[in-house]
Amino acid sequence: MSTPTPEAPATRPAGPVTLQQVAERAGVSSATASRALHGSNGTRIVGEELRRRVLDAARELRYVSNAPAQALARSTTAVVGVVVHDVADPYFAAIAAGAMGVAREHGLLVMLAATFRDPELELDYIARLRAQRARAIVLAGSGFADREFTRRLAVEVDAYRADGGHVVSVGAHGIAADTVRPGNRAGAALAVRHLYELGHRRFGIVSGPRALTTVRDRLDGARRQLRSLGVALPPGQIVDGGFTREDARVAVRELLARAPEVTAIVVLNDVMAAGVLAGLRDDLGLRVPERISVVGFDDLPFAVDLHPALSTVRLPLAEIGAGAMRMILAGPAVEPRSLDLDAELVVRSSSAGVA
Amino acid sequence: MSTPTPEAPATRPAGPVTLQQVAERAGVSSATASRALHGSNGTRIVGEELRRRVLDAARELRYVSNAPAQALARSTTAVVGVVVHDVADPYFAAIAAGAMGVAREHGLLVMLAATFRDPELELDYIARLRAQRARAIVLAGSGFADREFTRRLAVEVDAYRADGGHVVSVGAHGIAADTVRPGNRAGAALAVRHLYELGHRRFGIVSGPRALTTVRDRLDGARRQLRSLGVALPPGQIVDGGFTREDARVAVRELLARAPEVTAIVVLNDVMAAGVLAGLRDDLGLRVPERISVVGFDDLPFAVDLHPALSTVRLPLAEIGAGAMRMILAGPAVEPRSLDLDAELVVRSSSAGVA
DNA sequence: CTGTTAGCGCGTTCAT
DNA sequence: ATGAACGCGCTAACAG
Repeated sequence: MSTPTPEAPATRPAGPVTLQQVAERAGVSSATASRALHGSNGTRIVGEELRRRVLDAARELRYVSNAPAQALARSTTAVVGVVVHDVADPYFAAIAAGAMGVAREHGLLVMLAATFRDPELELDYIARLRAQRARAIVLAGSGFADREFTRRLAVEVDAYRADGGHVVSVGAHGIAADTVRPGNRAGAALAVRHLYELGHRRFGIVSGPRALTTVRDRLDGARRQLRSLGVALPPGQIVDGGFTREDARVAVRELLARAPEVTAIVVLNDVMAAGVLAGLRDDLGLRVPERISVVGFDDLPFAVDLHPALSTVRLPLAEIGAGAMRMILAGPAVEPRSLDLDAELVVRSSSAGVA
Repeated sequence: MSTPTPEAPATRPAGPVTLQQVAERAGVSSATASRALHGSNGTRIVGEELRRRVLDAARELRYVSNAPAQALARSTTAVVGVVVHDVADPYFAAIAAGAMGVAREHGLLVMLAATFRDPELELDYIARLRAQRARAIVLAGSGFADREFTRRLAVEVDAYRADGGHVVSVGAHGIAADTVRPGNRAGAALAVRHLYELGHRRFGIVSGPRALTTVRDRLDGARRQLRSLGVALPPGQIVDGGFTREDARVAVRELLARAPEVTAIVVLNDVMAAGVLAGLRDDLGLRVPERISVVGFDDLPFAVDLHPALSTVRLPLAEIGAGAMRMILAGPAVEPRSLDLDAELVVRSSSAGVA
């Protein structure tokens, strides 16, 4: 016999409904209700009849379990922390999106923390994520090449690990941990070689804050390649673009003022490359690629729409985030693992043979 | 007398340190330890001496409180949920960043959920955030103009509210709630008027999925303005750009095929505008703005770097996110409040007088 | 298969 | 000012 009139809407008690209330409504013990709703491993099977009653009661009461209470009882949660510098930066947005996609597939909730490049904040967030009993933390922001900071980071991370947490870092952070390694060095080398093969011999580099390991790696990759190619790179031809479009726009003027003979510029990320292109075109009136070639880094979505379309080094950003999340799911290993994600050169219109 | 040898590193017990262990080490009761560490309102004062001992013990043990346990005891948390369609989309990234900035200032942690435009997922995330006892939820994704969905959303939101949750929506979601209202209608009208004043009379619109309320609002704003200006807009001159660069690129070809006389195109967001510009330039060989003018929407960071620089309608994205978060902090009100954030026209090089 | 009984770690009365 | 005791909601033994 079907139920013509749906069960009384069950005037919900004020405040959150508890398992206990669901159990009462179903006429069973809270233990049974718990088993029916979450069917834990060992003691799972609940009689067909009771199970149905519990499920019905839960639905009628619009019950959702109290996650904090579950966390306390099970001493584990379904949340993972993802720490980035800034979500508004498309580089981090892409990584975060990749991580969140995988997290969703596995029922994990993500707490996203933005440090705005403040090391203190990074430390603070790790502690808070630890307090939240986040199952794992993805350190997606660039590492800082600062001895003292690295030491403190290690302390914080160790404490988190001692509590059973799992940390995965994107790029080197100076700590032993599972790591997703973007091909920063090799990528920069790719950019240099590309320009070299086009005939360029006078290079300039628009860099970012040297304190960031990402910057150091890219810079290092470019330098090594240049050296092995026998091309000189005077210190004056490396300028700091501050990792922002505006600073880079100014920086490129400085670069050209110091070394007007430069015909090729490697910019350490696409955001700065946009500024460099603007500076070259609108401030300096130098044509790209006729007078000067430019190669960026990251291949952010807008790179293809820059003017001219930006030749750049592509990094599988979403895959980096997804890979980090998968390492989390794989559980911690005895030996720190690492996943290398290679960079790839994307040639568009901002690079061409030297005149 | 300073302590030459730092206190014994206090071999930490395995697993997370508890308040109890801190208390023992300090030789006090857990109640005192709790008070010393969190100094709750009423019963706050703890003797100077004991307070110091507790703080020291906590530091030595690297204690951090168990947030889930605190949540259970206090029945409140410091986490807020933010639901967006996709973090990788710069529009949402900007809103999320704005919200996160304010959250940080107030010690709130944010759980970010991406629905990838799947209504079911949105419902699901609300339930999970409710289970997490998130203090508030910001519905930042666009609403869906679907009766049945809206009903289910209301049910979910009501349940969350019944549990004491606070929801703030960005744009209309068909539910009564505190709302941050971006000037979508007025913004679209601004774009139209701008083009009209430049002499354009034959308009085309590259729209997005009509199911999204954001799209509907913008479209509606443009249409109304056109009508009040006495300009006709045949249905065929509105094409769906799918909210992506690629789809929009194809869509603009379709538009021009159907209505070659069009001289002005309003694109409902900047991502699509990038595709439109590419399509016009590379596929159709039509010069912008000489042959045809284009105005976008949102003023995403890359708009200025498009070719030509995109005239667009600026929305204070970060402010939208920040505003939503502030409404949360202000606590729930009896009457739903709303915050209007106006759009502003930004004229650059993609729009000009009709030939 | 189901109910009873203990905690999980913390905040909070209520005494002292 | 401090401690003892209880409860938050749920899971996990342990019986039966």
